[in-house]
Amino acid sequence: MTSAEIRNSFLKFFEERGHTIISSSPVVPYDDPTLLFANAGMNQFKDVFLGNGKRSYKRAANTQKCIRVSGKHNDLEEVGRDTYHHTFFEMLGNWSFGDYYKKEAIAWAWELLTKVWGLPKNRLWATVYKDDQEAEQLWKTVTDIDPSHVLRFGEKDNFWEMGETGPCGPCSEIHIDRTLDGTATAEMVNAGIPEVMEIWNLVFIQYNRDETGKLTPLPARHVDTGMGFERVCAVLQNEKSNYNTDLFTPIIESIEVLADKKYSRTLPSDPRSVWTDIDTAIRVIADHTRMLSFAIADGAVPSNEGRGYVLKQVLNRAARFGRILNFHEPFIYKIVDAVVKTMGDAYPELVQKQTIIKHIIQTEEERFSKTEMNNLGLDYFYRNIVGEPIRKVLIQNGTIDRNWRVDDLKSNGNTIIFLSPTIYSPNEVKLTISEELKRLNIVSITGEDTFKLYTTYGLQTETTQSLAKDIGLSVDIEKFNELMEKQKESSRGIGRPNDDISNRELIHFSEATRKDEIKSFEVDDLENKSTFCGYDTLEIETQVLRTQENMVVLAKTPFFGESGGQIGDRGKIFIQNKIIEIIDTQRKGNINIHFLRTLATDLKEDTCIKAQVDKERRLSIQRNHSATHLLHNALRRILGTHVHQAGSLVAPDYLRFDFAHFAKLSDQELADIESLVNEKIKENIPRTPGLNNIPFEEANKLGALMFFGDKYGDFVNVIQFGDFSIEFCGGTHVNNTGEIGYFKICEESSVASGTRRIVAVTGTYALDYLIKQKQEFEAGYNFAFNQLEEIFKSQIKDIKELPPIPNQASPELASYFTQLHKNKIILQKVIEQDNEEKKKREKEIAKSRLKSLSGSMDELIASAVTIGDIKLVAAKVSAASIDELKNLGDSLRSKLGSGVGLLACVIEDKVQLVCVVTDDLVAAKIIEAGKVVGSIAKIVGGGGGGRAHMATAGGKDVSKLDEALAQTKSVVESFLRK
RNA sequence: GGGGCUGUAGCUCAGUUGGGAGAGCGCUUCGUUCGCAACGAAGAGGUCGUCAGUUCGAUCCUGAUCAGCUCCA
Repeated sequence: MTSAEIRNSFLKFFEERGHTIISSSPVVPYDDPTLLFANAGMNQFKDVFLGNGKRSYKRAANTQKCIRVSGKHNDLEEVGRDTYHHTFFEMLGNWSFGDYYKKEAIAWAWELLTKVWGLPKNRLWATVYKDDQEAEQLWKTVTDIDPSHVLRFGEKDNFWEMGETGPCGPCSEIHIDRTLDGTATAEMVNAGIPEVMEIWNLVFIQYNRDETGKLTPLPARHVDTGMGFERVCAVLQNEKSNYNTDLFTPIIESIEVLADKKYSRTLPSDPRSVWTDIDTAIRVIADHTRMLSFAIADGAVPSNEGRGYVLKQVLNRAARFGRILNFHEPFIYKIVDAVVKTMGDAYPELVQKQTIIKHIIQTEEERFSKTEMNNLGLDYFYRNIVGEPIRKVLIQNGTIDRNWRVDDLKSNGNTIIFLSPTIYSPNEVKLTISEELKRLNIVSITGEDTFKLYTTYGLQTETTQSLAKDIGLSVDIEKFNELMEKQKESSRGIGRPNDDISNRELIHFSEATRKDEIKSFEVDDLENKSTFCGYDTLEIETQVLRTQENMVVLAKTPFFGESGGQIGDRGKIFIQNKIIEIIDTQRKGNINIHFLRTLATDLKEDTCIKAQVDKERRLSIQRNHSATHLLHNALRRILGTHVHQAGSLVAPDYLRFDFAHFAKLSDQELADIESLVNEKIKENIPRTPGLNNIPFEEANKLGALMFFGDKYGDFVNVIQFGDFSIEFCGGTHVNNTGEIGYFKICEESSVASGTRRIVAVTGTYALDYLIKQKQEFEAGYNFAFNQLEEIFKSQIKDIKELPPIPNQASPELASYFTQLHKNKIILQKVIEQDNEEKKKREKEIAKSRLKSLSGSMDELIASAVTIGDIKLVAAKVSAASIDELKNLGDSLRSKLGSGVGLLACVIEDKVQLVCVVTDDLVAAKIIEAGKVVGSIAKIVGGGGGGRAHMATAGGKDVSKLDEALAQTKSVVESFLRK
């Protein structure tokens, strides 16, 4: 049987028994932040088991894409070293939601395995939970399994729990004996022996565990089963290794061709041969390419955080193993074709995303090569850990000076070479590392250093160990593990990502507190009593249902409660002759809670009131919300369908859209996106009516975009604009794209790596933005114009006048923005040229000034006083900058012959001083410039210092400058005496 | 979400009690030299990632921010 036949026969078997065949949920779960990747078939039914959700069917079966890279049973480092661990795998499963139970589950499992698939009965073993007599009995009665093959196990093996609390229950596993002659014994089951392995786990969910650990029976009992597809394929195709099934062979063949190496089908049990390394590498690459292809197809992108980071780790690992096969250029992306060919029929998203998958992988491989070449870790190892102690000794005994550095040691093994900076005169010192370290009494690499190498520079611990071994050092791995534990500890359990609070509009400020406040507002019993009517109407007469502090719930409300990124409505409540302001609306479940500016003292239960939404504000929000949908689709068309929403905020004054994308958007891309959105606005596309509250399946048929996987209920709202945009969305929208007026992107930035953010405005806010930009341009223009040289002024004369801005937002604004943008660039270029010109001139002036001032140095030297044999010059000069003063000091120093010079000037109402001492006096350690200048600076209320031959200082008190200069002689004398 | 590291000339990087912004390669000009990574001299090239603060003075200290690398969750 081929793998495709096995997959289909499983689904067909359960379909014939009343199961609905559902598709695999995305391997990247958008709606569950606690879950990195889908790791079991039941993930998408979690809400059903928890009692929060319902499905229209009671029996289901599917094959689920799963990714596991960490956890107690799975370690990334294991994958590829054995025959059955995978980062990506498929899980076959069948479910009962409060329908059939143990009897059917066991009977059908047995029937499928033995009758349909024809597995030998004597090689199958069943395990049950020790207290689950029901299951044990069923095995012995409804199947013809050898009764001695039914075994009891404890909690560890046969009791399944979702988490610390929640639904749980006993499970029953089916194991297969794959020993040569079928002689496995009971002791070999669940003993970690590869020949006797679990192939199917049937979980019977019947309890709920509360915080105290107590089990209470659930009202509805469920069945949840899972069967590792790759394993079953290996069993049915009679292969010892999952990698020898037709799921992997085409991929492995592709690697063989690219690498020009043969896969020898070694097994870990084989004696270690020369092929083992190559085979391991091939398995790793085959497995990882599958994982990357599926993860990227579902929208994940390699990055430094979360899911993206896992992708990066997996890709890096595959690339590292690629080096064993002599791949030194990106190669993984070439294997994607084989993965798509093998799996594309069952998972069409692979075919759809093939190009982008390859592109993303290739980009990331290139990045990997780049960092690998830089290899910070290796550098740090040789330069700092090994080289530095040796270098210090060499400097101390004068063998080399400070400028010498450790040569690139990456291929030099046990030799360390110190080089002077010049390549052309290769002065080098060559030493044997192990000997030098012995001399220095260094015997091991500390745990701290190993930790630093790993956590900061990403150098694998095995690499550190092997490098250390080469030069005769050990590694303190215990200390390292201890430090790693500490890091894990401190990273755990600290805060989940919280919503970031915008401060663009005052109202957002206390949003976080309001989200907190509604927690205390009891609304569970109001379900169905309070309804939202704000899609069609913005004003209504109704009654108060309940109040608490400044919160109110109404029987009917036109106010939209914040959800799906769209912020809550504001407006007014009219009660007799009073008007009460509503400053925000939040949602709790399906109930909209209104926040009043004041306490709700005037509002009693059942009071009749009139509720009125701030219409202008709501319309602005709607424009932005519809524009967000257009933007989303424009992004997908221009950048690719890997783009998906990663966060969204729809406010009246702007919209913010975060989405998954792997690179900074170019100016061209931004321009294309903007103009595509505006094109759609111009087309005046009406919103398709009648798509509120339609059955989920119907919406799905329309091909609506889903953001959050399967969070939706049975009835949903769909927002459709022609054939351009169809999305599930509960928000409020314009009736026609033309209402948006104009769409303008203001910012593009990154939120996390792999996630980009666009901030944009629409309608009158776009107009305001244009006006603001124009004003900024004019201000910049005027400011620059005054400073410009005449020749440049004439160059920008004709860009000052802009056409008058229209008073309504329409797609015609595009030309204004374009013109403004062009003019900005011209202005900037001219300013740059002008600056260049001025800089040149200033340099010339400075040069000539310095020349003339240097000339006057001769006069100063002539007027020098002497203290013993030492000449002293102390004078006020007119320097334009501190730099110039320093230069003057330099020239004085060189002309002075032998002596001390102190120059002072006043710059920006502050005293600046420079003191120079000629080399002979420095060498003889007679006097230090730093000390002199420090003492003088104190007189003028400042401080200073520097080197022995030149030092600078400053002071605030200009009036004391003359006094300070007069005292220079005595200051110098006082230092000489010491 | 929590850590660590990096950002200095076109490139690779150095730069500690806070006080002259540097090296090698590359580039320009002149000279020497026929071959190997030629040599010698002169020169151009820097908002020291950005912004604030401390200071008489910040590449250096403090805080924020942007970009990149890396580990953990």
